[in-house]
Amino acid sequence: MTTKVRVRFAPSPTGNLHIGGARTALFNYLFARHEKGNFVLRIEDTDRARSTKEAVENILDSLRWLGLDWDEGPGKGGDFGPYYQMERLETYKSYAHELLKQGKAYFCYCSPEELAERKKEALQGGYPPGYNRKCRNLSPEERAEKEREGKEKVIRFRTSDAGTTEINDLVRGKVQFENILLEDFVLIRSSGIPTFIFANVIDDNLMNITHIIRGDEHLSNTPRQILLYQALGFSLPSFGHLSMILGSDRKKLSKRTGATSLDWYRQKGYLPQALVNYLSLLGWGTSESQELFSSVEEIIRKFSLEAVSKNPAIFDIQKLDWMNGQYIKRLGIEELTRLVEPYLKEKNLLRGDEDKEWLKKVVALEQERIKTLSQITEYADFFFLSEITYDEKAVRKVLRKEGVSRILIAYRDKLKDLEPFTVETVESVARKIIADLEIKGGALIHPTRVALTGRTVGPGLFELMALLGREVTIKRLDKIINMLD
RNA sequence: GUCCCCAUCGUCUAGCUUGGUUUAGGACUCCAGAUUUUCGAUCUGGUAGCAGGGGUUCAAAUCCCCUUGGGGACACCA
Repeated sequence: MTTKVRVRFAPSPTGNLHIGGARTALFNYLFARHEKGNFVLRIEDTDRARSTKEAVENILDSLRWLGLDWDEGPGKGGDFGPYYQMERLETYKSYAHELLKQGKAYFCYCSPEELAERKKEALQGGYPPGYNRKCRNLSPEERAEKEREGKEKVIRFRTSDAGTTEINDLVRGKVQFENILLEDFVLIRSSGIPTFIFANVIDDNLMNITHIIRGDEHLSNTPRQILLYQALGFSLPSFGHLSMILGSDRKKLSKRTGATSLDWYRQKGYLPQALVNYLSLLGWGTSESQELFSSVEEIIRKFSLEAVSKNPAIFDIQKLDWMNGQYIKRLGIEELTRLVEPYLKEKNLLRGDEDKEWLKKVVALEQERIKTLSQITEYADFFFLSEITYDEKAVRKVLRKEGVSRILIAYRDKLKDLEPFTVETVESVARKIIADLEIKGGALIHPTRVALTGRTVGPGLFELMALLGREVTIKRLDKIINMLD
């Protein structure tokens, strides 16, 4: 019998959830669900200077939006809580004192200023900048002296000079580190709050985490943590380090090279399903290079850590756009309409008393055109505005041409008493005029579109006219006809 | 500077584990054509890649080494 898989996502609430964090969370989630295990959420809020309540809320909210529901953690509870590290301080302390007692850790009285100074000198002198173990072998007298002076102290781990530490990484394979390169790192700060490297190990052990799936930036922390597992007598979990997501400049994703915050994508109107689909393909793929999945369930079914690739991936928003467009097309018109409404309201395009059926038809006309939900406001604004704006170039090239006025007048006159006013009837009237005047279809269609929408691009003219209705259609045609006189 | 990781079209990737079945496959983007009343969508086609150099082997994108390039880590941040 095998033990149940337990994985965790352990964000530090120092900012909103970003793309990289979301990808890490997603892979943990996919792995947990695939293995029928548990997905734990733990908040690592030990950085008191930068952690905020807002960031916690943002992270929880973003994960929910993506549909990455956790089995244990904030808002959920669980048998291994608390799930905020600041509520677990006593636990860390007792383990630290245990290490102290066993001589595997020691008090260090060096001040941050001294340390910084020494590091500067080291760098200038060209030798390793790590901690020089000054307090490692303080005599009881020396220690008593420092204590009397009331010096602040941290607890440091006593690293070994000998041997190598080997990681058998789930995605990278064997990785080795020389122990001598590891400095005596801090376990407990002078404030009594543990550092990430320590709290992380304690919690993962206490929470029975079986697989640690995290970003590549933690690979070099792993040997230190393995040493801790050994010192504490904990059994080792499996590690899997995911390659990073880079910006188009091949550097760590930053605001300069693209949006990093999940909020941005949410506001733009990317669908969570599309984002999940896209993110899952950043560093993972099926042997068929499948692009689109029918559901998260399908991704879960096909997901495996063995298929996770080692090389970093560059975030390509163009592909995301395409994918989001695909997901928008899959949506039922009822749901798309519901999703798009907030965007229209925000731009004051929608008052709220519009006919629901009419609105759905408007949305349907734009469904295959929009790549993000927010684009509805740029593409369909003329349906809602009482005064539309005209694209200058369109007016110049399409409207201000010989004979346009005559054609528009002819069309308007036929439309005035047309009954009923439908896609079919407005088109057949148009076709008749085109035949009578012996002109090309475009000669009527293009100027009419500019007159009605202010633009040269948009949905099919007759569909759009039927939705605009006779009154608005005639009004807008009149306006242009008068202008052309 | 030290340590670690990575390396197939511009991008995401399949192929690499178990060398020959590969004229290196798919997708996004881009270009062309078809369709259409425009844009889009759709369909068809196209451009474009094994970083370089050494080995090993009858045979290397696939195995080994070096170089180069990129990334990450070296905090009382995570």
